[in-house]
Amino acid sequence: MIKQMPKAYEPKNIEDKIYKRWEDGKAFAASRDKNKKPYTIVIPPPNVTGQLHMGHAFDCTLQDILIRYKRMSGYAALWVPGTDHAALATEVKIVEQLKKEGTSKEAMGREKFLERAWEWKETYADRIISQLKKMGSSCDWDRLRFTMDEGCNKAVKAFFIKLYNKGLIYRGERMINWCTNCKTSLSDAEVDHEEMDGSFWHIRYQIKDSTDFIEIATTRPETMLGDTAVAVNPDDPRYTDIIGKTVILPLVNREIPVVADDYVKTDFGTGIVKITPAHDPNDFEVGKRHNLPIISMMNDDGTVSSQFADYAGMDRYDARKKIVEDLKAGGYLVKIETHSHNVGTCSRCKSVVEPKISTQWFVKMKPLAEPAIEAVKNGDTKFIPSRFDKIYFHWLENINDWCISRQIWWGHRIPAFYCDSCGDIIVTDGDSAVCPKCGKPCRQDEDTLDTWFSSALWPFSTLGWPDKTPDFEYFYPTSTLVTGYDIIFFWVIRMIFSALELTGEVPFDTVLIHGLVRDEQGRKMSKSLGNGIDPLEVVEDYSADALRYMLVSGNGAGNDMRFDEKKLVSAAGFANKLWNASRYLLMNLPEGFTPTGLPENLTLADRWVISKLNSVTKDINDNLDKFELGIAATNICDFIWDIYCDWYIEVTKPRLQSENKTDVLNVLFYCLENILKLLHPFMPFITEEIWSHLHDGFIMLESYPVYDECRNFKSDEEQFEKIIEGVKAIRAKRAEMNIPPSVKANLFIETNEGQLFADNAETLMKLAFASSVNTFEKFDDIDGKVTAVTSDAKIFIPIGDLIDKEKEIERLKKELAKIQKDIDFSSGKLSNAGFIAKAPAAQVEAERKKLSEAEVKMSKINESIQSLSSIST
RNA sequence: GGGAGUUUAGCUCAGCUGGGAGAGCAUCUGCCUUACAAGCAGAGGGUCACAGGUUCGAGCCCUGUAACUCCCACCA
Repeated sequence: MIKQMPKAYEPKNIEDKIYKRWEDGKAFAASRDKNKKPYTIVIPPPNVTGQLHMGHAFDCTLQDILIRYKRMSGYAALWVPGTDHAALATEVKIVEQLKKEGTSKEAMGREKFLERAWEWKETYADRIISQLKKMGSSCDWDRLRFTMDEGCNKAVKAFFIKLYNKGLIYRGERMINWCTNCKTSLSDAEVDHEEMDGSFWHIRYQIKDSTDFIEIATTRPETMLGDTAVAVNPDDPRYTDIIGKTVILPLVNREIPVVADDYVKTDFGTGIVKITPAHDPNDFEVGKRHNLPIISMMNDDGTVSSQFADYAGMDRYDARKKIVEDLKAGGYLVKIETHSHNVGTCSRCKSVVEPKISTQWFVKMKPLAEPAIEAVKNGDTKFIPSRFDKIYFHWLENINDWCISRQIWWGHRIPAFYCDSCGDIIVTDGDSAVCPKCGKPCRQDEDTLDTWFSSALWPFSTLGWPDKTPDFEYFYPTSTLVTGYDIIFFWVIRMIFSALELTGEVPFDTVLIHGLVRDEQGRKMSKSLGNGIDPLEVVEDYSADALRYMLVSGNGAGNDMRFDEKKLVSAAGFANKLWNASRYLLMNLPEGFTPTGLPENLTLADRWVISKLNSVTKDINDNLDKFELGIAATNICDFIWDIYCDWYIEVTKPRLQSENKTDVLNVLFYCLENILKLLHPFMPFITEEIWSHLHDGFIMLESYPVYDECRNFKSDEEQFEKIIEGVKAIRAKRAEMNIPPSVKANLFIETNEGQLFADNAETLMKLAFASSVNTFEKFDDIDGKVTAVTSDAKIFIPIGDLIDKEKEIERLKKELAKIQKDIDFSSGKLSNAGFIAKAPAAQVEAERKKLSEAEVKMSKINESIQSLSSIST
């Protein structure tokens, strides 16, 4: 039943109401329909560390556009929602909160801490979900998941056990990144490198049984406590004589050897390097090659270990100061240079990361990386845009083993148990284990897994894996993954290799990469800058539709975009335009109007708009299929605004005044229905709301329009465009002369298309402010008239005294010059033998047509100039 | 040290496989033409960073240069 629309659109009330209708109507539910093809997206699960930011809004807008498009296009479209426990990130937040409350996780104990963490999770997950809903996300909420829910836990254990049994997960003592603040190990990907201003301390070590000294340079003097050698390059002539000698480490008086190793660069520093195998990855390697002892000088919290009495318990930076002072006092400090260098920092708490030897769990990456590289090389998974291939390959080709154990509590506990009697390791999915050798109960590993260990499984753990559930069978592999380029390393790569290992298939065929949303000055939005813009506030101020439209329009895949308030204003303006255009049609519908589809008898303008709609429908589908969402959004906006509103509605106004207006109402109705459907994925709320005034049922479950050859009226399009050209020419003339629309004029049109112009006289009268339309094959009485020329017509407008003859001639001459340029260009091209010979025939033909049209136009203008000149004033 | 991206109208950015440079905002002019003044009509404004090259034809492809941005990397 058709219902009239209120004058103003109020998104604030309507959006929530619409969303509730969708939910109540189960409109987002995906069903496993054998007659449909599945289309699946799993959401990049937002961290439960806080609320959604503009980046999430961007991400979920793109996903929602795709899923709505596919759903309307007849796919069984499933969008799986969920959230991520974000192990360390969340734990850091909770620890901060506890600190404010004057307590700590240690004081609380593991169990209580985890209770607290779950409370936190509930709060933030709920908040995130309601934010996703505000954005209009059409997720299947019955399939809502969490990375630490029962199913994901099961998948994590299955993954761990499988890789362990294959020897791809191992426990070992290795050099890892250690955060002294979070007191946990970190993977390489969790370490940020920052350029920092530091110093280069030059220190003398005395050669044993000699008065000679050698000079080393270091950026971390405190680590000298753990030195077990110094190294020089074997080919460095300066130092060949000291290789094999012993030097005495100042302050600790340890005797350490001078070793020769290629690792040492001769042209950097002093050419002599202190070797601290326990605190530097390179030194660790050197140590291994030369069988050096490993002496750790630091505790887990970054304080100096107890064996160094003078510094024991001091923070590493305090110890640095004291050691430098002591070196100076002892005459060992040669000089201090300023030196800026890269320092690793914890991506969560920003404190400086220390390389450290530690026993941790690792995933052996090489065997997993190879198939993952292959899968992208052979096109099983495609990145859009494809330039991200390189980042992907580079990272996988240079990958180190992945440290997966974390010394934190919030996360999946490592499913490994130790027998304290015989030292056996038992890996099992059970909650406890008994040693198979000695029968004693075992102790579970205290550590938890890296958060990415569980998110790596997200595309299939959310569909039921490791069980072969019906959902897994039907919806897996998923179709498109939408994510920012900033998490390719963390996440996308890990999903691909773990999917290949566990399911034997790639987890998705396409990865649509988007950029960051920056602030209006182009800066990254961040907490510390305080320049973040809350998407919910934008929704409140403008509407979710406007925000979505702003985010998607005018942005190419993979590029960063700038948040722009002005773009929001115009997006909201577009919504308003659509609202009014729709309301206008409804206002004109007679009581009890029932749409009957396109009528038998179509006018030229009808066929023009139908054909235009048909071709824009094709463009939009094509662009959506190519993931050119921004271009598709522009396509539909341009059609609605320029074609439908500015031309077609205006053209039909006179017909709406007439008695027999059923046909035109049906055409307008048809266009509106299609417009709403085409726009729906981009602006779901307003289109659904308008639809509710036209029909029962949801537009979101209607079929997406597709191109139909039967609605392609190319020649009618061209005919009508001749009228448009005429209207534009007349308007331009009148505007130049400042003639208000209220002053109507008789038109005298000299043309070979007399019938066409006569038939469309109504349009000319309405849009070109004509009082009458008169057509002639030849028109001579041009005295006191201004001329508007198109490629098919010479239009004379009598404007009496308003027209200045000399000025008009000048104007025509200007126009002539323009056309002359066109003619020169075209004829130049056509007289180019190369062009004729090598350009496609259609191109040449088009050029010929252009030239002849321009020539006709020129002769018409010339005639006008002559006639005008001959008139005596 | 390696790699990537960007450079187009005053501003923010589109421009898909090479065929006469586009949008929004801003500016100027005129209009309250009975959906919308958050609107309509018209206008101005660009050696597409620079230099070469390929081509009948280059914003687009190739080479180089410059500026800005980002990512990766264990020079102590």
